[in-house]
Amino acid sequence: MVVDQLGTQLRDEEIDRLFQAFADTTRRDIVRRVTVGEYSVSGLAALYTMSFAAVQKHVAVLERASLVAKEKRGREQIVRANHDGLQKARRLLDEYEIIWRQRADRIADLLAETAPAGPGRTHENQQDGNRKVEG
Amino acid sequence: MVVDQLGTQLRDEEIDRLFQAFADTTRRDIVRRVTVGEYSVSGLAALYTMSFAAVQKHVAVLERASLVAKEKRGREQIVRANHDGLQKARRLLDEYEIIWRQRADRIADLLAETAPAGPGRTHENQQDGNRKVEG
DNA sequence: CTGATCTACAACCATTTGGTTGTAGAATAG
DNA sequence: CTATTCTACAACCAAATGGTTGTAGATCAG
Repeated sequence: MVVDQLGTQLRDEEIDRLFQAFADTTRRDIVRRVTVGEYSVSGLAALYTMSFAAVQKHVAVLERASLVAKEKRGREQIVRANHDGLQKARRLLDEYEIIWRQRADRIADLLAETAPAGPGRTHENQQDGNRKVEG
Repeated sequence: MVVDQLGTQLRDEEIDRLFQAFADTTRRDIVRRVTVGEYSVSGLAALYTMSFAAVQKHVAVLERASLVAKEKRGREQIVRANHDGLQKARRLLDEYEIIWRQRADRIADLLAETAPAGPGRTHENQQDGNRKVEG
């Protein structure tokens, strides 16, 4: 997205990882579990029909997305929720919501104008001349 | 996922698709674009370095996730934002936020108690005997 | 010490994803 | 009518995902 100069790059990948992590029912369930209670990796694995290694991988995905952190305790690894990731995702969706509302306001403004001879269509085509693209 | 009985099934897949759709920078950019302005598929494709077909696929992913809808106009296909999907995603993350806050409250309550001889650790292990999983 | 448990990680496999090119149909422009 | 534009879709490919089994190192129980 627009990678205008710098800085967005890493953040984009970070956001990709965040939403990717949420895009799996098992992982969402794990996040919910470890938010409420305390679970070791094997404690989590016992909850699902899949193998221990599979759950281990899911936890790893959540960890890379900063949604979860592991803490060693004896021979166990305790998985705990990391609220930062969740907040980031929420804030991002909130931004989209804000953009949406701004757009609604703009349209309301247009409709509220004294009908300046123009056609009814919103008429905001592309041809925006934005610098760059990249995703 | 555990698919306890019924009902959650479709919703889970729907949510999977939602977050999956957001887990790509180009797609997030498309959502932002079509929220603000009006774009045909080729109008969008012109913004990115990838091929037309690639952008077409991204739009299709967003469409399956109910984040976007296409409307035929002459030989063009106008892509417009569908706010419902965005709202669903937001509401879901809000639920997680609520769970998190409830947990924080619970812990605050525990700390506020008159120190009932228990150890300092929160001590909420699994062994919860929770009925099923999905909620 | 011995055995059981918890974890990490490698290797493998099937499917999905994100991209490409190419072909073909519909609508518009001249 | 012909040429161009916009779209749809198939076929293909490399890489990532989500799962498996197997092996091996740490830690705890007896």
